[in-house]
Amino acid sequence: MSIEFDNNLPIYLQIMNYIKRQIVSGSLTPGDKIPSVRELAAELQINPNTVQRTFQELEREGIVETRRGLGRFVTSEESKIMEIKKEMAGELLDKFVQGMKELGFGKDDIVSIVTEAVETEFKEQERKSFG
Amino acid sequence: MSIEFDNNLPIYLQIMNYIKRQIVSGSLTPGDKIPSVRELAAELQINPNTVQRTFQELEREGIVETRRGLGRFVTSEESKIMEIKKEMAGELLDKFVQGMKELGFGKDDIVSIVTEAVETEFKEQERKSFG
Amino acid sequence: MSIEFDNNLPIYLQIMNYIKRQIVSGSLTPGDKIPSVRELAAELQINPNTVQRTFQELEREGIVETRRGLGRFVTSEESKIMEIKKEMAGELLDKFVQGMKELGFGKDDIVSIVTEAVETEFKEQERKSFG
Amino acid sequence: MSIEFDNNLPIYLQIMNYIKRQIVSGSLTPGDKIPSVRELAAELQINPNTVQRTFQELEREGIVETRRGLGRFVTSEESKIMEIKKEMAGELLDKFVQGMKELGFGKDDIVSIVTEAVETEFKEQERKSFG
DNA sequence: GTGGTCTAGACCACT
DNA sequence: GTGGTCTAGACCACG
Repeated sequence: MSIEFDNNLPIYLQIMNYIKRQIVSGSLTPGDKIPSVRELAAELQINPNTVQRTFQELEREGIVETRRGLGRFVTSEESKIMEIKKEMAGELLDKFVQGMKELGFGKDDIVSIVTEAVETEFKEQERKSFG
Repeated sequence: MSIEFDNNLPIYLQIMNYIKRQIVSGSLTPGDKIPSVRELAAELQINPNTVQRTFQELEREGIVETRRGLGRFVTSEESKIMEIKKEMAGELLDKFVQGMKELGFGKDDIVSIVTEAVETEFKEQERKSFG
Repeated sequence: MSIEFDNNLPIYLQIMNYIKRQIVSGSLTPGDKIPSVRELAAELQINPNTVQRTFQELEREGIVETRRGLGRFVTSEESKIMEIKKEMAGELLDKFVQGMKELGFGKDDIVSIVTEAVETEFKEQERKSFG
Repeated sequence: MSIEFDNNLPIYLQIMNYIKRQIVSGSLTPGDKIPSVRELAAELQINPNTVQRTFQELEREGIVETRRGLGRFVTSEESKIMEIKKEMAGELLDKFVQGMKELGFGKDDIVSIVTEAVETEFKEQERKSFG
């Protein structure tokens, strides 16, 4: 696990997003233990308090659970995970479509732009996997 | 002109985006005069310093020009505007496609999701224009 | 015996309260044997150390007694039990009345609120016992 | 403003409750400015981070609002405040009635106990105000 | 001036 | 070992 931090966004949010993506995309599955505060802090070379905050927020969103003395675990409610996934996708979608509309792009423009973009995006991906 | 401010983003950035969108979408055309710092500050009920900063940034990006004693104007270079438009669209697109990929969505998922979204988004729009 | 654990309160305290309530309400009577550490730990699926701590505290409060080789038993001093009951009730009462006062409720408000609450609370109870 | 801290509860929670009580009971009214982080920290002789946390939580509950660069203010939504008041009262009530029931007290016991308690509690209050 | 974030390091309760 | 809280002090962006 390693993250390239972007200076414009708080670290704790970047880690949150990273973990949420891992859960939502299936890299972490329900019931999995996540690293302890101290472990992750050491690994990412950041302060334990920052990791602590990350985890607290994730817990507040109901995506991880604490078992006292044992550590933290990905929630076992699959439905919660699907909910988060939909929420995250919906946010991305909204921001994109709204934004493009405000820039003056029409219905068909948007679809064709995206179609082209995913084509090249996922082609690169394939090339990478053969590398 | 009125903006609902989102507390998570600096106000000056929100105004910048608002003005850039107006220019890019054609509501403000090259050579148009934009409001003075005092005017805009009064209208939006915010600190003149904040408006000042907005304009400084817009100037730095080459989108508005100051003519001493006359006020500030939208740049008359059409090419600059097209450049901004592409840049803004590219950012939106990247963030969206990257994000969806990270959530585990595939090429076809993304295209179909967008297709559906624009369909409903622009349908609502039409209904509104008839209101 | 099963307890839904609340993550905000130490488990050992929750078990303590559970047992104290059983004693005070008469489900466990003076002289009754209580489960062994191992038994209770297995039943509640928790760490034996935690149960051990529970019992130590109960002993410290004089509510249970250890008879070497025989196990642990509810104290046979009835007066002790009455004392505990009064103490627990007093705590509940104080916290409630103080709290309501601090929220700005008056004397009569509090009485009528409680009257209504017990009415519905015990009505539900009756319905349940007929189920 | 001064609070006697109880060592068993986190400081930030105690301050939260204190402020919530002030709002709910009308000592702080909608739109009022609350002290800045640094001010309150100095006044209560605690670390600014602890105050910061308090305010963040209050904000999350929607009971205070931040206006960037200006400070924090009690929410102007009266309904939100009523909601909080009901929630806090409901919690107190539930904990009390449930607790008393579990101790084996009946409907009428509870009502008469409360009646007596408020009588003495508010009599003391009166005596104090004449002091 | 305001709040937001982060580091460094400490102590505590719980399992 | 685990997480939860707190202090001390710093830097930054914002208005």
